[in-house]
Amino acid sequence: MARRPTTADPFNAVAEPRRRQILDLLATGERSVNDLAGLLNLKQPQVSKHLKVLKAVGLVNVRGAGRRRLYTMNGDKLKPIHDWVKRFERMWAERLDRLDEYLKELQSGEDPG
Amino acid sequence: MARRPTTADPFNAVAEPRRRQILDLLATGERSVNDLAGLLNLKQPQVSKHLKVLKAVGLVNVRGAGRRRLYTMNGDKLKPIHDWVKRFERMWAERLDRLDEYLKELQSGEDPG
DNA sequence: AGATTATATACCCATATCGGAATATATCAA
DNA sequence: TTGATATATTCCGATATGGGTATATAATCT
Repeated sequence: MARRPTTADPFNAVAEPRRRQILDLLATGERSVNDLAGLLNLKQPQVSKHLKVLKAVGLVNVRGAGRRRLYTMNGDKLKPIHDWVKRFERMWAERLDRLDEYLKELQSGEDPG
Repeated sequence: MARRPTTADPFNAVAEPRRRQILDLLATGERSVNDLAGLLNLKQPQVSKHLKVLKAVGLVNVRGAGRRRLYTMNGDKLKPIHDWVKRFERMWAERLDRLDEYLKELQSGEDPG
């Protein structure tokens, strides 16, 4: 067998950074394909293809508007990822009081609070 | 270019269901390779290979113990995933009061509370 | 040293990927 | 209809994957 297709589930679809960027933009509202291509400095065919993957796993919806197609985000499909990751939340929350972790936070410039 | 390697980042490493299962088990404590293989009905080489990927992205640590190698989980590396997904949390939380979403919850047998 | 156990690595193969480039489809305008 | 714009699809090529199987390495025991 080979690697699981990107269209298998949101986990695989979202593993591609470009697609996360697209979702980041769609989270703010409806966007057309060329709109996204311009904002992300991508070529139109690649954007169409990424959107096709996102559509396949239900992460986006489309609406025809004249000769354009406006995409919106469907965040619900991210919930399984959230649920899975959340179970490990304590693994980085509980250790904030440990000195080594604290120092790491300081070094990386993050807010330890 | 081809698809981003599984070792590129935790997003890609965790897109594989087997690796999520391995992390689920390691979250409960240290495990040896054969231990994991037995619990997941996988062959030893596949487990070693999955662990290699998880190690490459820092999601697990190893400790030699005699002729065995005990793996532990390092949850910190999941934080970027958590942070990214959490930004969309309102997209499924805010809509719980909408009728269609509510019905979906009921149909899927989930707790709408 | 030789035997046994635990784990890692190497090799093969079918499959999917992502970007690039070209082309097809669709919608509108004149 | 012809032309322009917006999007989707097709073909290509380099690359990595994950399972299977066999083999190599490592540590322990007698």
